[in-house]
Amino acid sequence: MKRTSLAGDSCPVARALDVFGDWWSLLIIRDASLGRRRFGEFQASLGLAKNILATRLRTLVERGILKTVPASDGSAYQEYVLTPKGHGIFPILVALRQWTEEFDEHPDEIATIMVDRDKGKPVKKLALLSQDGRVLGAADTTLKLRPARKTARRLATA
Amino acid sequence: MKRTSLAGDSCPVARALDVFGDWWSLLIIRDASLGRRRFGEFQASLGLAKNILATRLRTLVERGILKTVPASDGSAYQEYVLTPKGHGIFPILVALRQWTEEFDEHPDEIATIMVDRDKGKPVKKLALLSQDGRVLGAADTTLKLRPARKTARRLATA
DNA sequence: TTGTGTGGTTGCAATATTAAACCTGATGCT
DNA sequence: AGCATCAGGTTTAATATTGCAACCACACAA
Repeated sequence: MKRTSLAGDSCPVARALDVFGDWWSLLIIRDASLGRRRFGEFQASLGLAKNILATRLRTLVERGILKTVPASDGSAYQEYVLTPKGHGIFPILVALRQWTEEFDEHPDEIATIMVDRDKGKPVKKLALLSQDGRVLGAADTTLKLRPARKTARRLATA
Repeated sequence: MKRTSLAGDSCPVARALDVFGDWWSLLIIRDASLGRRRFGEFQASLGLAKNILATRLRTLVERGILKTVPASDGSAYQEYVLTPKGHGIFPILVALRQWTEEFDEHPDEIATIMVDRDKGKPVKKLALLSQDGRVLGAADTTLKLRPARKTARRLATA
């Protein structure tokens, strides 16, 4: 009766959710992408129980989203920072943010807007483009079976 | 000791997760965006317990992501379809998919690729652009406090 | 060396998830 | 119409996860 795992699922959406799709992980990742690094920072910012935070940090490290590094202030403690795999989650955070900005019933309760660092102007909405540059909506896309990977010819003829 | 709610949070990421951030909701939304509409279709596709599916469908309807409509085949049953607010989740699904495509350890287990319906070619990666058209990464962005909403002048002078 | 802050672990109560049995109304068959 | 079956749930009971608080160990500061 364990929580059902999505790890073996063939759907890439499910596979992503299996890695960080629980109630707290994405918020930890959000905090990490805002520069928070220490256990106590996460705990104070998120207000979650310490045991939960401990297990979440552990599994995020196991799964290659975060890694531990020696503390930047020279103390003997450790800090948690995003790996490249973790930084890759950024577009997902942006998409979540933009959905709330567009559809939330109380947009006045949103505290922040995302701006580009250079000009300080709000960023544009994430755009899905076709290879020839058209903007695509959900209805303009389909799923195709992934073409089979090339098998090693070398073995076939050996 | 309830599961802590994120509904009142000022972070738009947290607010989105409060609406569909649990273990099953996004998968239900994914299925809905693939055209599944019936209780039985969702249950067969996701393999989750029927009581869980029932509660998830109920809260997704409450929250304006799905709505119930009379069955398309003329039977007396009802079907669940995405509202505009639900369709707006599409970019999040794309972002999750693309993260798996880029970072998953076993990309050969991914069954499908997203293509544009017209040409059948794979879509491009979601791009975050500044207002002057530069492609932005996480490091090129910051958060700014949302400017206060204009208050009604009418009342101030009345 | 005594105290305090950081980063956890442990134990317990409350809640959520799960599977399976059960129920109800709609549909189909004859 | 009468009966079986199916779709769409609800209920029940076992198990797992969450949340809180108490505890603990080590680092660091005085």
